[in-house]
Amino acid sequence: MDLSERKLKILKAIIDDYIDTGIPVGSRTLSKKPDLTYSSATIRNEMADLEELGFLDQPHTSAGRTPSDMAYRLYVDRLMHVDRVTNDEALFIRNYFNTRVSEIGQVLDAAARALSQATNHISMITAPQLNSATLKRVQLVKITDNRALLVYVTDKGIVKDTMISVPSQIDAAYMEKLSNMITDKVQNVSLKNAAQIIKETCMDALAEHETVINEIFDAININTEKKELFFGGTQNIFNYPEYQDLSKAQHFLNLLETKDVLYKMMANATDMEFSIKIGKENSYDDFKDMSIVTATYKVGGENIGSFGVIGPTRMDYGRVLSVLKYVGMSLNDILSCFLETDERGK
Amino acid sequence: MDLSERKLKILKAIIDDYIDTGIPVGSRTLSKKPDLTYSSATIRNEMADLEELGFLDQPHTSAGRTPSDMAYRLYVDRLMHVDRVTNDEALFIRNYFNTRVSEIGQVLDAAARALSQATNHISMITAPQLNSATLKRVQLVKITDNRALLVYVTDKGIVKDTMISVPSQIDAAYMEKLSNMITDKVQNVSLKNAAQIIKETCMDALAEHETVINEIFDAININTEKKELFFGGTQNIFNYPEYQDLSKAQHFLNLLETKDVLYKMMANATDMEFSIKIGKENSYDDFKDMSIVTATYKVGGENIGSFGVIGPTRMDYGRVLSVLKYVGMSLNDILSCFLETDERGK
DNA sequence: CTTAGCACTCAACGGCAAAGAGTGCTAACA
DNA sequence: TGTTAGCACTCTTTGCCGTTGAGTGCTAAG
Repeated sequence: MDLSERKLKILKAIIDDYIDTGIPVGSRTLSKKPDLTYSSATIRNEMADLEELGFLDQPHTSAGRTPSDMAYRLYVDRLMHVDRVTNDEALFIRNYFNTRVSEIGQVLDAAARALSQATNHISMITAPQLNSATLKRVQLVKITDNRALLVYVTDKGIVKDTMISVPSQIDAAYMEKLSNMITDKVQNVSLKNAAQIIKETCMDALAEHETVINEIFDAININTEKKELFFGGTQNIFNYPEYQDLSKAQHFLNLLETKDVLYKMMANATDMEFSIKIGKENSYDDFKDMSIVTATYKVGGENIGSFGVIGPTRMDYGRVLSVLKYVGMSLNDILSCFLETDERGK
Repeated sequence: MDLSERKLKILKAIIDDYIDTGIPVGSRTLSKKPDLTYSSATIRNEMADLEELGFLDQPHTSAGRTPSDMAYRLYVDRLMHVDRVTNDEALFIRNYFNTRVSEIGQVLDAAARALSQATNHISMITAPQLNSATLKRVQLVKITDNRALLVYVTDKGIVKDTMISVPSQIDAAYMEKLSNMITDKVQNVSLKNAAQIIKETCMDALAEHETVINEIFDAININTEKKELFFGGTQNIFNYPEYQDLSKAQHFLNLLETKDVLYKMMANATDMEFSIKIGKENSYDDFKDMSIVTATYKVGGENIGSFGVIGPTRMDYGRVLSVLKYVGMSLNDILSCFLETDERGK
């Protein structure tokens, strides 16, 4: 079922035009394009064929054609070309990352904003998944009589901290000792298991500090399980003519609020570098006329999170991919700095 | 210029109805209300008077009347009654705060969500303003060879931390010493001045660690100056029939994006417990048909930030105020826990 | 195989009349 | 003198209908 050269050319022209304008494209419009030298009648015949093959839809008899999900799939796989971002754009994106970064959350935030600004779509990004990360160090810092800051560092260079409460009789020196003991037990243990191990092995040795151990256990446990998904540029929904209908727009925003589904979709796509889900290819009905394009970011050579955009199937896939690539590069660069300083130290 | 009992009664009925439905209210509708026993003609006469006095507007001749800003002002000052939140609502709001709180940002986030959920408006909340807070302690924690966590605690019990980079030759012990030295210098100094003092006095004593001191200076400086304003429930914009017009809605959301103006308005209102700005009472033209209701929250008896909602002038002020009160209470309760543990320790 | 021509379809647009909600005014009434 | 019923008037909203125009499918000629 291979399409003729001409059919492909016409199909590409239709998709390009539709991505651009958002209005169904007719044969006359096409015949006027300089690189399509055929008459409108010829094009009409081809279009009829393409519709029969399932690549085009027709909203109603006297309207032009719109590309189907199948057409976009073909387009993404074979027709489009992903251009590199221009220098201006690269600069524009880099700018978002140029703030002082001390914390991974800030980096993700910047990435989300850069993405949505550069693509005019709604961007999404997941917090690093730490289950597979291993602990390098656990440190308790006495803050006040009853409170301490629990700091832990993973092999991916990611630092997390949480306040916990502690009995006032524990002094700074003892806390240092405690930190070292715990670090000893859980070094190089994955975060997923660390909480458990802390509870099991430390409980015996440090039975008198049950409450503190419990607090630490809770803190690490909660942080590991937290599934965070950030959005950027949700106002961009107003750019989609397909969401002129307010109730539809509202429904969609409510969908975003319940992040579970999207989180799953993002998490599922972590094995490959890029993932493009077009329209009904999304397993969830609610997104059957949206496309979701995602990529992964890594720290220390391992994928630990994903980011991407969600928008109408009529999406400039070429552009989105090129932006995604560039943002991914920038992201990896910056996150590797979190590690780099350690590597150097080794 | 005091209105008769009857005029007030009618005006209140009009406002109540308009807040409820959002459509201009006519004399017939009013005459049907059980507590208004007058005929529609009588009411019409009174309405004509009220319009002349400036309390009512008429979109066009054959439409009902809508309350003016003046009417809402009167309503807020004299007519409405602020009921306490119901038990159900109280529970609903409390629920938002029931998560494990280890960080002040999480509390603010919860407050914003509770507010917007309970009022159906867009909520805003400013991060604590730390300029007046004084430092209690500065602590450096070595994380890796080249990185350290800078932790500082204020008298308001607020803990902030930032990653900074440090030369690898500084070891943990020395860092402890450094922490104590800096704490000595800046204890009880306001955050605003602390950065400067660190730079000036520490530079002499610790000249060999210029880069570290600089990093600390930067970190504290940046955090103090950061003016953060969080929003919640921006989707609620779809609930406002007055924003049916997409371009208006978009314009409004863009206004929110540029947070400066709103931040100023919030900051200006920190002296009193509650502030209600109706329509043109807002000094900025862009908000001339919005109302902004704010309250302040405190830590240790001092106002350190404000929160509130923004919505169309047609807003259920009574409800909003009662919710604001309750959220404020909850907020103060929880934030005081941040201090409480210290107080007890004293 | 391509293309010019033609009849046909159907959403979009604009004008128009009817409907309905609300008003102001007047006159009657308590 | 204040209240109310009645009525003419205004003005938006709604639905209808014919026109327009973009686009199609089909046929026949090149």
